[in-house]
Amino acid sequence: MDEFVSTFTNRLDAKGRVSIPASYRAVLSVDGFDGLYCCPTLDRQAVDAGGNRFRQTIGSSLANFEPFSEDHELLSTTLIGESEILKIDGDGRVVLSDALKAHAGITDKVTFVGQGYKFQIWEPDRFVAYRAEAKNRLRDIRKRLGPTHRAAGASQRTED
Amino acid sequence: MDEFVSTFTNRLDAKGRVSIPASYRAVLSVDGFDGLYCCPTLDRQAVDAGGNRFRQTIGSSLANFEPFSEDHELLSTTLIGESEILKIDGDGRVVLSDALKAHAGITDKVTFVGQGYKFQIWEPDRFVAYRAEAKNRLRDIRKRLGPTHRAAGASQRTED
DNA sequence: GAAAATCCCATGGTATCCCATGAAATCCCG
DNA sequence: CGGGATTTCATGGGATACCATGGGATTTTC
Repeated sequence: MDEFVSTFTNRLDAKGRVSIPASYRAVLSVDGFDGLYCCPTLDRQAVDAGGNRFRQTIGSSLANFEPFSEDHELLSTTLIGESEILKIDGDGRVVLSDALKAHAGITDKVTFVGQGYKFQIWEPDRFVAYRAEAKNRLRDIRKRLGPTHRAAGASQRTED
Repeated sequence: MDEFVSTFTNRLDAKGRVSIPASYRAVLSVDGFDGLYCCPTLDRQAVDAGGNRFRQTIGSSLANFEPFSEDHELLSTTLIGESEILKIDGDGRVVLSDALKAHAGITDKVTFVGQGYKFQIWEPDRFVAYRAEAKNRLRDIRKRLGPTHRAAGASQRTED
């Protein structure tokens, strides 16, 4: 197993802990990152998370900018400054920081959404709404493209 | 852990001491620099700080300029001349010099912002303002760069 | 010799570790 | 093929360690 697949919903306990889905833990362990790298998404109320592989994609997008350039500063303040490395306890749980919970509107339950090299963390209700919206939008795209373009719309994200 | 990640806000005590966030201390210790290298930022009311790696980055970005050129002189005067090396006490605290505090407008609280190879020190209120600005600018950058930076941390296909 | 800087210890709140439990999925052997 | 035994996994709770902060004591500096 080397990709985050499928979605799961787990509960936060009184101390704010959530179990990371077991299959995700397997992915993280082969990835070999100690902890969970979490980054609030820029324009959704969700959190992107993953291990080394995910972290590298962030790092490489920063690498295109000259250190001390204004763009670099802006990017690193948001991408790195807002990120957090959560510790994973012996039972595979993490506690989300207040900042992350606030950003995603999380209170007592979270939904994990597998996205290959990373996964997202959502407040469950917001996620079902988002998924519905995404489906509609996908239909629109389909219509626009029409039946001529066989494999177009979802140009599967090639990885590095 | 080898990068400064996430943000923390700590208080200055009566003697002007602040705790460096524990995770930053871990980074500094593997970096192997005894103390904290601090440099006022050029165009913001903040302070850049870090260890060896940070210092090297300053050096190499200076190397881009012709030695003895006016630009080089100006840069080295500020980048190096205004820098300070703060001592870290046994409990992981530093005291900011008056000059640094004045430059950043710091009185009784500071926010540490992780930026990978370095971190910044801000007056908390100023920082939240700057962060908001940074996010907006980042949205612009994303659009400008477009789909080239596929995996730039967050949601692909941003079209709100 | 006084002010300032440094060291050392105390403390309270929080996060982390470790073990327990129950439910569900898996396995295994008849 | 089936049904009981075992493992996996999410969740809960108590004990412990860590960390930010405060303050006294000792050393340094001019």
